[in-house]
Amino acid sequence: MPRYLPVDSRQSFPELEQEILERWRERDVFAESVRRREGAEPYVFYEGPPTANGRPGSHHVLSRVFKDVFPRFRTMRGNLVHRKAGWDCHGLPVELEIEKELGFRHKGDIEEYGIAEFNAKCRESVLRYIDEWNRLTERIGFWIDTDDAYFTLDDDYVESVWWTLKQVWDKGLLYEGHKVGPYCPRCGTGLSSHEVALGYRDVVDPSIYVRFPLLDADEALVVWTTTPWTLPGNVAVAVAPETEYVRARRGGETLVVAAALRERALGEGWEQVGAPFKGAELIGRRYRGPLFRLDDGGPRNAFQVIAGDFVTTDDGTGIVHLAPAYGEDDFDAAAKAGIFDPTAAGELYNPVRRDGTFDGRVGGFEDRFVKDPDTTAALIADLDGRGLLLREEAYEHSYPHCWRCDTPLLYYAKSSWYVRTTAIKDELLASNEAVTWYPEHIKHGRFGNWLENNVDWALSRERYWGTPLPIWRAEDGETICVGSRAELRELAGAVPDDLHRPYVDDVVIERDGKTFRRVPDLIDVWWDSGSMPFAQWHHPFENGDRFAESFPADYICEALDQTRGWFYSLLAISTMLTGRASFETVLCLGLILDEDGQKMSKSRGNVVVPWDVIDTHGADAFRWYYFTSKQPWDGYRFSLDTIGESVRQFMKPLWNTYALFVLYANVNDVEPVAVRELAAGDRAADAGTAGGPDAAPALTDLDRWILSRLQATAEVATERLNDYDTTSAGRAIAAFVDELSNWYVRRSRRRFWDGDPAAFATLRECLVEVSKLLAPLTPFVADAIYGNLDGGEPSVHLCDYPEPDPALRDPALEEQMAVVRDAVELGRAARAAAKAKVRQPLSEAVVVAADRERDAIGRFEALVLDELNVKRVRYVSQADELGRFELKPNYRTLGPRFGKQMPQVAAAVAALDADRAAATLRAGGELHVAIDGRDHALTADDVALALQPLEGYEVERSGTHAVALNLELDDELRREALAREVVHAVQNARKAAGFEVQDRIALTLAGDDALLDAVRAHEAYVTGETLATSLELGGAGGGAAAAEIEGRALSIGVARV
RNA sequence: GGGCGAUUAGCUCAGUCGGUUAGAGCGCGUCUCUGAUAAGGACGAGGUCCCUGGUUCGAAUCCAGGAUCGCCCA
Repeated sequence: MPRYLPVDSRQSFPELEQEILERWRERDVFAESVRRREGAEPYVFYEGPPTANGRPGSHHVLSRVFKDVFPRFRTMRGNLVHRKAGWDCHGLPVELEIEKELGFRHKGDIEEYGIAEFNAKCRESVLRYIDEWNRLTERIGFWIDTDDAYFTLDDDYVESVWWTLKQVWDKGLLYEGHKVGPYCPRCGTGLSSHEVALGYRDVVDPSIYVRFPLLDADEALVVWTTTPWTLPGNVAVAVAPETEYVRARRGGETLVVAAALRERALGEGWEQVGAPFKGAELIGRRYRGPLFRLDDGGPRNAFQVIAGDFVTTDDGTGIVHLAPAYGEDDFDAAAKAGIFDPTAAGELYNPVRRDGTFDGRVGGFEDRFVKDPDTTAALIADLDGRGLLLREEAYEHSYPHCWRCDTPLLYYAKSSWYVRTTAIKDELLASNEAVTWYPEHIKHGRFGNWLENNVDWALSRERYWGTPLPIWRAEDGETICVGSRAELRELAGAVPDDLHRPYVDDVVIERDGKTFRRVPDLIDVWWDSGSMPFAQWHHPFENGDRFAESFPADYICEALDQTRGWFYSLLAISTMLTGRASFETVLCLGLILDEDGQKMSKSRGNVVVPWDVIDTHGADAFRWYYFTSKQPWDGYRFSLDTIGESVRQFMKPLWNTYALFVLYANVNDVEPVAVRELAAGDRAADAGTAGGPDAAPALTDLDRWILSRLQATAEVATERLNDYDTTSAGRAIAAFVDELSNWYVRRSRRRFWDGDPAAFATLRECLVEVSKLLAPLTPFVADAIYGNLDGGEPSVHLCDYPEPDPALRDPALEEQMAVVRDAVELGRAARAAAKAKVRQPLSEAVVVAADRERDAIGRFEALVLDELNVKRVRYVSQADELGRFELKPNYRTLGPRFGKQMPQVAAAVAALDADRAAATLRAGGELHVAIDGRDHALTADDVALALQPLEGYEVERSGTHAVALNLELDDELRREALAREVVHAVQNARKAAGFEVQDRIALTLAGDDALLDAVRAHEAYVTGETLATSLELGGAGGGAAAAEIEGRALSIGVARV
């Protein structure tokens, strides 16, 4: 039985992940990881509930893996992290989906169909894809408790939401207002500003300049609008009182516009007449209205010029058409000017129905949808026919559309319920101050600005499927807000089994001889999800302790588009209820784009389906890509191929390193030894208290080096993950894996062949610790490696995150190894430049190095000799024979010291004798330069020595050191090279014969005499390298492989023994 | 129109406190190593650090203006 489960170096990661998932299920690892932290300091995560009535996409994978990684990390760091799942079940999208299925076109269809039946269908549909969501959640390793999820449609949840509203009501922050707001005529409901934010699109609308003829003179005001449909609702125009206006004449016509806009608004050919005058002079003048044929004669008391502080000369004409039913400014200004009474019913002139069509008053336009392009064109033609149209242009601007049904929104006056968030603006800002944002700029940028410009939260929705607004109203207008089922029972005597419409609509409250009926509106779904800190626990009706220990959240994470959505609703609600934010740290993720930087969308057909990624590359690769490819808030551009790179670049080398360990540990049957025992043994040996023939195998400097690097990596990873930075943490781990694979293992291969216990202990330690470091990031591969190499716990996810061990840390050694690697690279570069193959041994490498560097190379001389395949290293401190030094000032140290004198310092340094200066510095002396008559001392840190190679030498240099190779060959070196070539050829033959790496062979060689001579001279080497137990020269028989080495023929016979 | 962010090699991204020779990976070309590797290594080609000004001894980095892109708001 092998000690470790054999590892396939071509392992399919998706298959591996399935095995690991199975293991997690069997061993109940997620639950166990939480259970083991019972009683520990909680780390609180809130799940922002997704809606399960659509399939999950790659962007959901993004947020879900970032929601996963930090709770995993904190669990390994010792925290108790409960992870309660949640589902957003209400809202317009759900209704729209059902409307589409039933083929409905208008809201009215729903009432005809029956609200109960309609809502029943909504209820069925909201969890339509929950199985796929749960499957994906598990498959990507997102550990969240889906068995204990909250659902916003549950009556308990609804009751808590009612409670939150009642708190707001009690504070006097809930009110009914008659306001102009964004309104979707198709859905028949208003939208909150954060919903509006979701639907801006660039569109081309007509932009028209219209004459408003004045009654008291033969001149006309010019008004600009991009919404011709609002003109029938015109009641007044506004001007800026302090702005200058002018009259302009062309032909027999006189027009009035703002002076600054005359040319832009009117174009060529208009001559100014008379002096400019203030807008105030226009106020009170009357113009001829209405602009269209209105069967009721149009609004009364209308068609005059009033003042508007919102009027600017940025665009248009400086004269603004006012339709109070369709514009907030219009509404306020006209009301203030006394044109209508906003509190009196029926005073507001509004000839547009709630479904967005003109009513019978607008002659010739009845029943036409106001934003229909044909209607617009007809309206313009109508104006033109009556001589009112001055100019028409196309105007491209960003216009809001309904975020679900894509209907252009109207700004439309109606009554709805608001939360007076403007009254608590300062509290909102203070709450935000206490939140840590990633990226930081959101805090005072996008989100902070949004809070600064806060408007009251439009809360009510005239819809069917959602949390009912718990407000009952009597005929005389008195209202009651209900905050619980108990309260409702007390007031109404009964509570329906289902708190949704239509059942709750039937609940009638009789009090003080009055009958109260429920205001039929729903509340904004964002209020639902923003109430989750309370409602997920049915607070305050039960679970008091669960709520207490999980408020506020330490961490939440959603995409950037939630700044106005969930981030705001969470902050606003909890600030109103508790005076503080319900989350302390928030990570905002960017958008996902396709390879070409286009937004992924079904209509474009460029969506990367998460299952494709997972089936092709695996969940770890997907996660790794998201975590490390860039800062997550910058957004991602990706495709299947992009994620494949994660596998090739990181997962494969890691896996190969692991596979190598297992292969040779099994071949040599190496017993696992804790590396710390060896390190302790070393230290005892250094102190002279241990030793002797039974002493534990000693760690080499190379072992100590990689162990030190491991500690450094653990330190960085912990520090970066503490700071919610997977990018740097992951890159640090990747850099370590690269050092492990491409330096430590490569340099230690022979020790693995030979079964050196110290090497195995070191590599095993590195792999096991790396698996722990990686566990939160790539939980599958991490557990696979841990399980096979250690398995002390049922899963790596039950381990503690590695603590760096200062006893294993040796920064000086790390520095020395950096020098050594640098020197080796220089040597290799020199070889490449000389076209001297690595298999050709050379007699000597000449190294130019300062003392510190020479010590480093000396410590690892055997390594350097082997890596460069040279017989010896010779050091020269003078560069004379390889090149000459050049002296450069170190601006970083000298700049702050000399400031403006820097150019003089640079010149003075350049003028020094470089070789002598180099010698002086090496001897510990100082250099002196005179600047402006004063003497200044420069130390070794103040200048950089650069080596300029002389021509004709094969020298590679880097900063102060350089490596040159002696390329002279003698017969012995040539023979050795041939022996190496033979070994190389035999290895290929072994491989071709399909032998296992540990198979012993009988080797037969025949062919060119020079080759056989070389083999004879290096027989032990050749047989050792090729695991040959016997060697026969000259008699190669049938079945032998033929090879050619430097033009010489060799026939190779290999046979397993 | 306003706010926020971005712009560095063909592509994807680093670039610390402003420091003079701007890096990595992928891709491309040449070579090479292999007793783990469809891997690895070396070398090379490839840069107007978006533009223009300014501050500074010194700017990819700081400031101002502009351009383009994205998101948000109006």
